[in-house]
Amino acid sequence: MHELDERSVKAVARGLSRWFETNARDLPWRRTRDPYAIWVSEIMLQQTRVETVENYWGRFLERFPDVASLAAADEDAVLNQWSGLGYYRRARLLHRGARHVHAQLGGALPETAARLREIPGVGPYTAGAIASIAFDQPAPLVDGNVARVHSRLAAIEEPAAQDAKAKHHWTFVERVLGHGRPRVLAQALMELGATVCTPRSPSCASCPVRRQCRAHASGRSELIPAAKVKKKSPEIQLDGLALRFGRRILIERRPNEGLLAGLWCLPLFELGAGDLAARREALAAAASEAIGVAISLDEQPKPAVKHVFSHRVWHVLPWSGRARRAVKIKARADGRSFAWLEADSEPEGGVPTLTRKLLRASS
DNA sequence: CACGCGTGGAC
DNA sequence: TGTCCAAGCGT
Repeated sequence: MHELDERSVKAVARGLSRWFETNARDLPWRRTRDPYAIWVSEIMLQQTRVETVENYWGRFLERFPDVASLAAADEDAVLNQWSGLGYYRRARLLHRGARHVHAQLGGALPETAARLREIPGVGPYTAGAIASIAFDQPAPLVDGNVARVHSRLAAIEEPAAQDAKAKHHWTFVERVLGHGRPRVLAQALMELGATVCTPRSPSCASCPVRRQCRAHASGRSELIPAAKVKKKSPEIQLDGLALRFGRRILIERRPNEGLLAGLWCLPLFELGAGDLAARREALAAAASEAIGVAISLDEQPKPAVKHVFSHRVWHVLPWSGRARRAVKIKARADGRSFAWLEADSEPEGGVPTLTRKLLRASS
């Protein structure tokens, strides 16, 4: 493997620019040049599909239209807007980032990748993305799309060298950005990866840079990048409790660390996988102890809810029960706490999809 | 540096 | 069905 020569890089840049003019998708965040709005889009787009982000970006900006409003917001309000989007740490870091920009930088995003990199939640990719897209700076950026596009163009076969962190991708992008408008070229590289140079079944016949592509020349486009070794997610059995008192239902704020950190869920218990009668008895005891109130449980749970995370699978049995009296709510040191949720109302903080599934299953 | 961290869509 | 993943970051 050796790098593309300067003539090829220039041809790639020209081909991408021309192609992007007529083939760019009309995405909402491409209609603004507000660096804050672009920043929000880049955080939302991390590991998340465009179609999903389209459902969140506009509402988020209506609720938090600028750095000042986001910086002034409660973290719970931010998590509430993020509910269902996943990878909730992004929301916390974005919030912290807004406070950083507001307090340290007078509310204006810096224009260089190095300074952007100092903002919480802004890593090497996002710094390059904001600098190039919002400020038209020749700052390189490499995401999964760009790494794949370059790996195919240069016929990079070594798996480690295909990774987005590999230095040669960044060098390549820097060279490309030198041959036109960084704002256009940066987006064009990613757009090509997202719509033409796709992981599976790339549309090489309609690729604007196929004449510069070594993988295409050797018929190896579908073999690059190499398949990753995935390891199996552990699966665990949990018991979830929909505890009601009158028209209210008890929700629990999860610990500050780990999966669904700080989000509102139904109380969950890991009691092993015994038979139903044993689990019912164990749950009644564990829940009474944890919540501090006597509980009467239904005889049977609802059908198990399966929830697949990025790296594990939960099977949750939704039990319904009634509290004999209203429990006193108090926060614990690890951030956990309980709250009574009125029927048909929403928690004020973050609500993961699992919570909605369990509420639906146990209603 | 390998891992933890959500979700829903495509095939 | 399961499998793979999508514009990464922080630790």
